[in-house]
Amino acid sequence: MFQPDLRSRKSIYAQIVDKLREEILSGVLKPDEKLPSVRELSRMLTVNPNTIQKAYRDLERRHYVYTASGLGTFVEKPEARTPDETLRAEALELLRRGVTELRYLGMSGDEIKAAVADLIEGGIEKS
Amino acid sequence: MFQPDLRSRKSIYAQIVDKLREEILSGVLKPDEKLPSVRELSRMLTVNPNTIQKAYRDLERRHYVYTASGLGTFVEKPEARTPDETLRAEALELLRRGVTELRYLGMSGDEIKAAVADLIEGGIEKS
Amino acid sequence: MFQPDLRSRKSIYAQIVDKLREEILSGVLKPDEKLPSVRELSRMLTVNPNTIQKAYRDLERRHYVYTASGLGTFVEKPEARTPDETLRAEALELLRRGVTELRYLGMSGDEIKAAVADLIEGGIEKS
Amino acid sequence: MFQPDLRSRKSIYAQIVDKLREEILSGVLKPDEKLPSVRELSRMLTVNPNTIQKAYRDLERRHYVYTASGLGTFVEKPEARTPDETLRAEALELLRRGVTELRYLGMSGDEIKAAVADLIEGGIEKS
DNA sequence: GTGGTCTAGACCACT
DNA sequence: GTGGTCTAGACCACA
Repeated sequence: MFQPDLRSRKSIYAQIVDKLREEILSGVLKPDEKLPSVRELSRMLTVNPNTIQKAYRDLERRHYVYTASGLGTFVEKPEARTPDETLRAEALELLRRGVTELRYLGMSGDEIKAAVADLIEGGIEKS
Repeated sequence: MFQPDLRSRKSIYAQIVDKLREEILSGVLKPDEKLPSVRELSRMLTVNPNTIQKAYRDLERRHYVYTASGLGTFVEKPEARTPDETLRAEALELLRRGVTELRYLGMSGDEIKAAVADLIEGGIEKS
Repeated sequence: MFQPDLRSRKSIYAQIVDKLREEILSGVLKPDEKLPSVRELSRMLTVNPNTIQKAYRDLERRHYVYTASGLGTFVEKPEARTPDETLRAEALELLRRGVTELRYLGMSGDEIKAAVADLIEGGIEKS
Repeated sequence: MFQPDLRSRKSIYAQIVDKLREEILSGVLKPDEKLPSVRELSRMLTVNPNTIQKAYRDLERRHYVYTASGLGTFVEKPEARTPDETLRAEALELLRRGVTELRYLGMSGDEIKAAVADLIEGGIEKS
C-alpha cells in the first residue's frame, strides 16, 4: 500500500502524481480503469482532499487520466498521453547530477556504471 | 557572465550552488582558490547577501568549499573530502530516481547505461 | 516559559536548538508530536521567524525533527535515525574536546570517567 | 609543528590560545620561558600579527603569560594562574552535549564510557 | 575587509 | 494555515 512520505522534500501531490503515473505507465492501471474518487483516495492516504484534487488535475492536464463529470476519473488511453519531453529532460538531469556528485565523492566511473546496472537489473522498487 | 534566472522554478540559491558546483568539478575553480566574498558576489549578481550565504553554506555542507570566518570562502581540496555516507546516499537517490523515471518513460536499460556512460566519459575527466 | 537570552554568547538560534533538543531527548516532546509552527514560536519567543526556521533546519539536519511543508514540523521517531557517520564524528569530537580540556584543567582520568558515568546514569533514561 | 585550522569553527586566535595554554599547563613551556615574539609567531603560523596579539593579550588577561615591555612575552608562574572555573564548566558542558548526542545516535552508555576511556588512555593527541 | 547572526518585512507553493 | 525563499537593511566578532 502506497503512502506518501511527509518527510520528503517532494510535495505530497507530486508524490501522488508520480505514483499514479508509474502505475499507469507500467500497466498496473489499465486504460479506462476507474481511479478511486477524490474522497476515497483522500481517506486511504489520510491526505487532504484538496491535495488529491490537485494531483488528479495535474494528471488530467498531461492526459494521463480523464474526468467524466459525475462518474469519476479514469485512465486515459496511451495514445492520448503527451510525449512529455520535459519529463525526460528532467530525468536526465537527475542522472547527471547524481553522476557528478558521486564522482565528486570519489566513486570511479566503473563503480557508478555498476551502481546503475544494479538499479536497472534490480527492477524498480520504492517509488 | 552568470546571472540567476529569477523566473526559474529552481530557487536562486540553488542555481548559484549548481553553478559553483559545476565550476569546482570542472576545475575552473581550483582547490584553495578564494571564492568571491558574500558581499562581492551579492553585488555581482545583484542578489541579496543572505541568499549568497545560503548557497555557500550548502556548498560547505557538501564539502565543496570551506569557510574561514574573517578570511573568506575557499574551494575545498579533493583529499579533504571524508567519505560521507549521508551525501553518498543522497547522490545514489538522485541516480535511482533518474533511472526509474527514464524506465517509465520508455527508455531501455541499455539506453540508460549508454546515457550514463556518456555522462561519465564526456563529463569531468578528473574531479 | 523558555526565553532565549539575548545577552548570551550563544546565538539565539543555538539556544533554541539546545532547548528543543533537551525536550526531545527527555521525552517532553514525543515522536510525531507537532512543534509550534515557525510563526507561532516566533511570536511566543518574540524572535524573528527566520531565526526559528534556522533552528528548525538545524534540528532537521541532525534528525531530531522532520518537516512537512504546509503541515508543520514534527519530532522524529527514534527508529528513523539512520546511523549518520558525520553526526557521530561531530559528537565524538565534542567528547574529545571536553576530555582533553578537563585533563588540562587538572582533572584525573577517573574523575572524568565518573563525571561521564553521572551524565549517563543521571541523564536521560531512554532516548 | 602546530598549524591553526582555518576550516575550524573555532577562531584562529582561540586555537592559538588553547594550544599555548595546553603547552603551559602540560609543562612543555616552563615558567619564565620566553614565547616567540608576535611577529615571529605570526610568520611561523602565517597568521595575521593582530591575531597573535589578540591571543597573547587573552593569555595575559588570564595570567598564563606576562609581558615585559621591550623584552617579550613570558610564561607566568603556576601560582599566578586564575583557577578558571568557567573553563571547567565549559568543558563539562562539552562532555554533556557529546554524551547526549551520542545517546541520541543510539550509542549505549557502556559504549560511551568505553569511548571516553579510550580518549583518556590514548593520551591527548591533536589539540 | 570577512563571515555570522538577526530583524522586519514580503511573496510563493502547498495542505 | 504551513514551511520555503528572498530582500533590505543592521550589528557583531574576527583577521
